[in-house]
Amino acid sequence: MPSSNSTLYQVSVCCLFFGYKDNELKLLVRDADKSGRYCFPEAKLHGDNSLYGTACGIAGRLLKTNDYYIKQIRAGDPKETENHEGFQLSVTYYVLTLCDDLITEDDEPDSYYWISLNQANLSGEQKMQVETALKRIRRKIGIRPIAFYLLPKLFTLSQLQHLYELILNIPVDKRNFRKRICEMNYIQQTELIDKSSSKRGAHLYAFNMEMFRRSRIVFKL
Amino acid sequence: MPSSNSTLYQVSVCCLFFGYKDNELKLLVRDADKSGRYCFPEAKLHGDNSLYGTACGIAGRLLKTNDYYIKQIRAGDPKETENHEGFQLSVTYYVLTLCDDLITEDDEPDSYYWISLNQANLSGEQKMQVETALKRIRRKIGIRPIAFYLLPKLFTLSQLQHLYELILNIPVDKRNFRKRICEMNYIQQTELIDKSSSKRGAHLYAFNMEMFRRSRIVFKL
DNA sequence: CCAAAAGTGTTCATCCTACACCCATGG
DNA sequence: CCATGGGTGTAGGATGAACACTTTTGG
Repeated sequence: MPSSNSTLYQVSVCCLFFGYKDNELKLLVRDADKSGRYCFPEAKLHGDNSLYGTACGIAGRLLKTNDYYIKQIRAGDPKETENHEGFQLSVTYYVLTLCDDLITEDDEPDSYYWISLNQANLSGEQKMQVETALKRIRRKIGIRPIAFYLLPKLFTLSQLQHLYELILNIPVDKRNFRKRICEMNYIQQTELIDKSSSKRGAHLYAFNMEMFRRSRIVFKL
Repeated sequence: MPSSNSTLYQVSVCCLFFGYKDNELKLLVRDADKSGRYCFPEAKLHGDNSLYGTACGIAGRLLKTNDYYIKQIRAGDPKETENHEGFQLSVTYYVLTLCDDLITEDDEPDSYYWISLNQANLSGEQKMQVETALKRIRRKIGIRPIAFYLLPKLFTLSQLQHLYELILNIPVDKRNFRKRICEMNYIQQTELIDKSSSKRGAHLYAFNMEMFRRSRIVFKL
């Protein structure tokens, strides 16, 4: 039995924001006070606010859209606070959303921005956090329709496929991929054509969440 | 921006111990101080002890064996402490282990005991915690060899099958189940026969962790 | 006219499922 | 001798993987 009164902790909620742009995965950071290190968005937990609510608060303060997917990863191990006067505990979430749509805090000098995941110069611990989040995302993206949070409402199947290839880090067969999509009636082809990435133009598709909820066809990609 | 200094929290680690006996899933509880409610084992987090270490400490104080599987589920939402003087946060783990092998704390009156999961009279919140843990276990039991933590070192294939049926809550085809097991060379038939549950007797099998680690054959049941 | 991305079906192999009967033995 | 759980194989269907060519059009 450990003696002593229990330790009291500051609790912070930390969010790893993932976006997708220019055929790359992006991460939302700001510069740390000192050298070329990054910080992830975080907030202190207050009173009996929920963790989820606190995490959504972070997202709300940074993103213009409130169309994002947010999920707790886990509680991390306690650390001493910077001033060595106590301990803190951090609970990490990941967020999937569109890359643009940042609220520019013109008054705040050290504001957040998107960096591409590959060339991110992260600390060892940050790398681990991101890798853990990516593992979860990889597992889930094949069985739940969460990829659509990373894409605009209208997207081409090539975009969707590239996103899968990027996250899973394996090539995906175009024909099999499209075949599977055709079976899911909640991924709907529109009449609109996107000509920004090819001369011929590609159909734009939309994911219909209401139809997905009602559908008996399981999501699998 | 919320003003005020950040709130300080007591942090406790809570473990849901799952066991398997008499063809039932069991849960480790003790009686709450008051009426017929149960408590789950928990411990306060101290200093910069790790969450995992603290959870293992709980297991070590309760179980004779240190052969168990332990995994964080998530951090729960903060609550006011009972004396209303502050807030606390709880991080939940689940533990898979053998049902017997409890350390009897003869001095402690309110010690822990196994109840069967079905007839457990849990509070709504506890039910949710247990259901969340079971979801994780269900997902994982088919792709990672964690079921063996719930069985003795030597077990019959019928025992293993019943355990799967119990956790997944669906019937399992005996022949297909055994076929899959035969393919996994790290689940080894021994020469020993268990005659406790049939007149003919059933072969006892053992899961070989070292062989599993080296094997290229993926676990899938 | 050609480069570049969009779009489209079939075949084969593999995996999964369903299914029923004999065996060994303690009582 | 019989009730009880232990143990075994096959055939058909479903699923998933591999694969190459035609279309469109802006430049």
